[in-house]
Amino acid sequence: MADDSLAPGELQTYFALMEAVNVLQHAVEQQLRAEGDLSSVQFGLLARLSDAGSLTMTQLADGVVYSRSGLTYQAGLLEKAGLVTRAPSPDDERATLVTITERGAELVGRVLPGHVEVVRRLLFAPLSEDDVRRLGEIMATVRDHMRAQPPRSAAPRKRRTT
Amino acid sequence: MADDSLAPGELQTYFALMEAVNVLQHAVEQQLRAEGDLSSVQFGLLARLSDAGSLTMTQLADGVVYSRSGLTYQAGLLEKAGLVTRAPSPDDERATLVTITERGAELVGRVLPGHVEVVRRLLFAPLSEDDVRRLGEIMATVRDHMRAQPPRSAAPRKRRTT
DNA sequence: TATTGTTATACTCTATAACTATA
DNA sequence: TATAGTTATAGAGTATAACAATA
Repeated sequence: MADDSLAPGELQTYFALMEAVNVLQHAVEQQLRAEGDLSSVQFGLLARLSDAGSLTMTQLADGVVYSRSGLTYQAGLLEKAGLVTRAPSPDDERATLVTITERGAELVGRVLPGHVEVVRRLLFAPLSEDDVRRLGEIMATVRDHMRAQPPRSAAPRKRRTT
Repeated sequence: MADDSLAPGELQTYFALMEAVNVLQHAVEQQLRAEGDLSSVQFGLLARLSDAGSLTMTQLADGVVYSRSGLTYQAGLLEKAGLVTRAPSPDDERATLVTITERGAELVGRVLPGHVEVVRRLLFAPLSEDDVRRLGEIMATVRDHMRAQPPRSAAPRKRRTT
């Protein structure tokens, strides 16, 4: 069919989604900058390291739509700030193992409550429990679908042309 | 109560939402750049002008979380590209009236189908009609709530301290 | 040869503050 | 005096391409 228009409901849904998320992202950015002097990208990296302890650059790049050099830049900033360390991986000398420091973990802990407060105030406050559940189901579906999509842009990683 | 943690469901919902939207935004950015040499911000401005014909800078700034200078910069780029014109408003000589050109409108028309295709393929493809409807309702609720919130960051516009 | 990551570089974008002009 | 917009400037972030080192 290759219908090239969205149904009216889809259009409204798309616009509402994008506007709401943009506002939320902006508010979050403000809060992270004010309370932790972090960008949301930096916070995202720290948060993932906070869970994992250590990750290689490649692992860290997964799930973030980044160029490798951009990630190197951000990791450099975090290292300079004493929030992470970088060292060659024992398993694979090519790989750089990024590890969160105590100070980094502490910063995440310090910034997280305010972050959560912003998200709750802006995103969840007007929603019922059922709304939240449903929204979660829907967005998980979308996210999984997107993960399964062949990324048309990002440099194909680990692509065996055989 | 000022509970400073999100319910587990809320956290998952938040992460799924942000990841999905980030991927979508990235894909949209690629498409717009490839097919129209536009950023999503520029496309957003053109799209709104496409509906309205003309808007003042202030009107154009509403709904976009921008500094005025950032908007001036973008409007300058669009004007340089021949997609909009700028002229003093007849109503209020202080105001700049931004008007989309024929070429601008044509560009929007040319880029829109691809834009829509990306959104449908990534966002709507895995959703049922009911999902879309519900998502639209939820996000409209959130958006309206956010609009009603006092913007803690953006310079208060038209603020009478009286 | 393929993969991991860094560096050099150029460019886009955004914000702040100072400024001009009109209401 | 307040509002609309622009300009100058500086800083953050991102991508591309060339490069070094390891597998």
